[in-house]
Amino acid sequence: MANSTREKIIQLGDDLLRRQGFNAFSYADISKPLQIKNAAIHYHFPSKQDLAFAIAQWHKDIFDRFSQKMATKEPKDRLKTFLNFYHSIHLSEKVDIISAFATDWYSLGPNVQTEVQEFTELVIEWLTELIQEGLDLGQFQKIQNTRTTALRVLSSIFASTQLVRITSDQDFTRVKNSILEELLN
Amino acid sequence: MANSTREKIIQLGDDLLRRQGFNAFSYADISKPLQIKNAAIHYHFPSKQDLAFAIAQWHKDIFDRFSQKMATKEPKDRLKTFLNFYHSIHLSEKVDIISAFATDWYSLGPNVQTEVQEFTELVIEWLTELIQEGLDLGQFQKIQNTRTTALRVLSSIFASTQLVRITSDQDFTRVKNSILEELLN
DNA sequence: TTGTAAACCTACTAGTAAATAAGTAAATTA
DNA sequence: TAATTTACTTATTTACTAGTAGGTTTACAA
Repeated sequence: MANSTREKIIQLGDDLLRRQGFNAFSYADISKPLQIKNAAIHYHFPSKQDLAFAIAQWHKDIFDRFSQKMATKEPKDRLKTFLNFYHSIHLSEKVDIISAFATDWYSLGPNVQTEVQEFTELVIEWLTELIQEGLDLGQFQKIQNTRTTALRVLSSIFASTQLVRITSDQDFTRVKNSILEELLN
Repeated sequence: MANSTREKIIQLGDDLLRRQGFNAFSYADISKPLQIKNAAIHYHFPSKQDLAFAIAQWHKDIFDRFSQKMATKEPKDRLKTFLNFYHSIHLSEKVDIISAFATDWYSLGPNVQTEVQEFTELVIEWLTELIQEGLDLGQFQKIQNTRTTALRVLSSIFASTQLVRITSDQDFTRVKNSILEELLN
């Protein structure tokens, strides 16, 4: 099941979506590497929107498992793991799934948009809780408002995966460290 | 000259690029509203890459004029104007030109990429100087490193124009105010 | 062993993409 | 005024796009 064709299509679709954008890849870009035919993708995902929906859903599942696994760790380490996760995104020349969907927002059907909104809110809430806990435990410095800080952490880090495509690699590390320094005592 | 067909194509192209993405609009989306033929666009811009190049160049020109006009104003006001500029981008349901190009980065030819890199460096340097001046004048609070701060301001604000497509309008104002509060004394 | 459903493939369609060739009207220059 | 250039249009072309109809193989269940 883990390496089923369906799963492979989602993973490669996700890869292409985040590397090139939703409108920049075609079914041929998926079928060729997987050595299947165009119609095989349509069997699993009748329309491209269905594929986008499945990708969004997939990320929700992954994030659910991630946050469960992180639940026992302390805020400081959770934040570091989160930022390292984005570092690996940057290294693989992709962008984060939220910004990938955001730029192609008006190409997405309403049900895909809803799914992406739910995922994004999941991440923001997870970050907000993390920051609140860090404050309560005295691990983080006092900041303005937890959701605002969560938004700024998320914005800064996911924008960096985009920005460093244009500027340089070291700019990513700069921003990453800056986020940590700003929050940590 | 200001309202020449060439100029109109660039402006509408910029609009579509930042609203839908480079691969999401076609020459028909430009030719129909302007009531010209497909081939008329190809006359001015033989390939879509040439149009992308012209759009990037156009933004460099605009930013040059903008920074010249701002040169006499004090850092605090320059920052506010900059953030308000992004607010208007957000309100017009577009994203900033840097993030628009960044997401479609691998669809761009090398000469377009170079042009975008030059423009981005222009903005970062302008922001870096602004922050340094603000520090010298005692208008801004002490921060880590001027370029890093510039990167974080730029990242936060341009990511917000994307993020609020997914979440809510008020999240943009939150981030905008947070940037100001962080820097200002 | 037969029936059935899942997971494909073959072959195709209709539509759209960027791009081009050749022609034209109007303005500009020699 | 003749020649040339600018700014287009008309009419195609080539290549690809998502999507579909119908056939085939394989596995598993009755």
